[in-house]
Amino acid sequence: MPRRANNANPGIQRRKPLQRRARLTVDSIFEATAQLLTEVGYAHASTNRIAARAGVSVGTLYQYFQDKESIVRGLCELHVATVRDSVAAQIARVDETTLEAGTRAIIEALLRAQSEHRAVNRLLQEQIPVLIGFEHIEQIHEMISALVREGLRRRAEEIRSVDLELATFTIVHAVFGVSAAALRRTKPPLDDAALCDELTLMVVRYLAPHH
Amino acid sequence: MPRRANNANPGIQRRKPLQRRARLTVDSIFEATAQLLTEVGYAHASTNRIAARAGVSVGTLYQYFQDKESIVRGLCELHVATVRDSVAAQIARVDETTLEAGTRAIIEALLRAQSEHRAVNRLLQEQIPVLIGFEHIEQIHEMISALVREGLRRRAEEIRSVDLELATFTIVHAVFGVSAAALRRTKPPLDDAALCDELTLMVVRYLAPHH
DNA sequence: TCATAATCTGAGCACTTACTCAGATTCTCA
DNA sequence: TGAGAATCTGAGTAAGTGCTCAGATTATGA
Repeated sequence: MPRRANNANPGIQRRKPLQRRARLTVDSIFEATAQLLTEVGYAHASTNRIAARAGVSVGTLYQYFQDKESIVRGLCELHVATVRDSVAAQIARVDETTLEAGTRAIIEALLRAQSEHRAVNRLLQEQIPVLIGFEHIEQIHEMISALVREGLRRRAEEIRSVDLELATFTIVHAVFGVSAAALRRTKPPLDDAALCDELTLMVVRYLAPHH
Repeated sequence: MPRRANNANPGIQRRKPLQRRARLTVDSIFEATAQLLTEVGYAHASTNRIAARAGVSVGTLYQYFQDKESIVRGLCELHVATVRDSVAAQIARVDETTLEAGTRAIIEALLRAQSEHRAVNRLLQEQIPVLIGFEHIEQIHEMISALVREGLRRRAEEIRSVDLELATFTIVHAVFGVSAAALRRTKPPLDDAALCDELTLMVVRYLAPHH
């Protein structure tokens, strides 16, 4: 993994794509990167190969990206943002009349966002941790946690008394854990609707007051 | 990432450590690998560096391992086995008098095994997916799933009627999701005992019969 | 004791990779 | 239309990597 002047001179700012031609180039680089990452993994996805697959020359690639890692980082950021926005948009359209409806809405939005971009999501679930750490994914966790925390606070009287932080953590990561596992499952696939029902039930019951 | 004769001749079987000296060598290689993976990541953990850190020569390293990847694979297998056995042993000692007791026992075992080897577990949670796929971790999932599935079947009359496969999946990955998230959490750490209580409550309520 | 097996050494090779740069091509807009 | 800006090209290079091999060192057991 040879580095050179680039490392010695890290401040150098790369070109921003202005014309449509350039934006297409950047898109195709991302596309090629995603493909190669799934096909051969990070180590074997060399910049030359990425450029070739994208149908551009290496030089072009390095006009838009500092180095190999920043290509992948860019891809991750792009996709995390997509999922984040998609979930946020879907949730915004729901009026949460009951606890169950609100819970279901969030879970549904999450599952849908996951399976809409199944391939890339799967890829990133594998690659993100090593390449750029968990921070980016945790953006999404954090966004949903805020939502859940607020919901719990607002409905404090409908539910059992809980440690807000602990309950939020448990709920969010239980749901994410199941949804992520569903994503990487290879065996007979699970029905998203059924999964949504189970998760909703689980959360609602978890929060139900003692009887 | 240059390969040579090794690739052309993949059948070559490496030496097995027989004397104590050799076993120590292998141990120190694993130890060095774990250290470097956390410090600099897979890409920058070169075999030369691993050997140097382990205090042995590269040649020695290649007497026990086919190639770089198999070092990491070895490390993973070793650790997955450790956790698996640790969980299995703890569970074996528990007699599950009630559903709740059984549930708590499994969750407790899992959380304990996680935090006993916090550093390595964290490391592997990051590195395993890319390096060797999820299969190894899923060994553990599968083991616990079998346990849970059997438990559900045996106690079918105490709980609501469920799709066995779906319920098992939901329970196992909800719990694993939370426990994995706890492992990588950097902010104020969560109390394992409290987490165990929450998860147990969640699972038990999820399974409770309708009322 | 000493032959044989196990283990270790590390300079060095073959190969790949990330990245650059000088110049060609295409676009923009006055 | 044409000058300057944006974009693209791709052979070339330094550096690092995985891995080998011929031989030195240490352990074993008869």
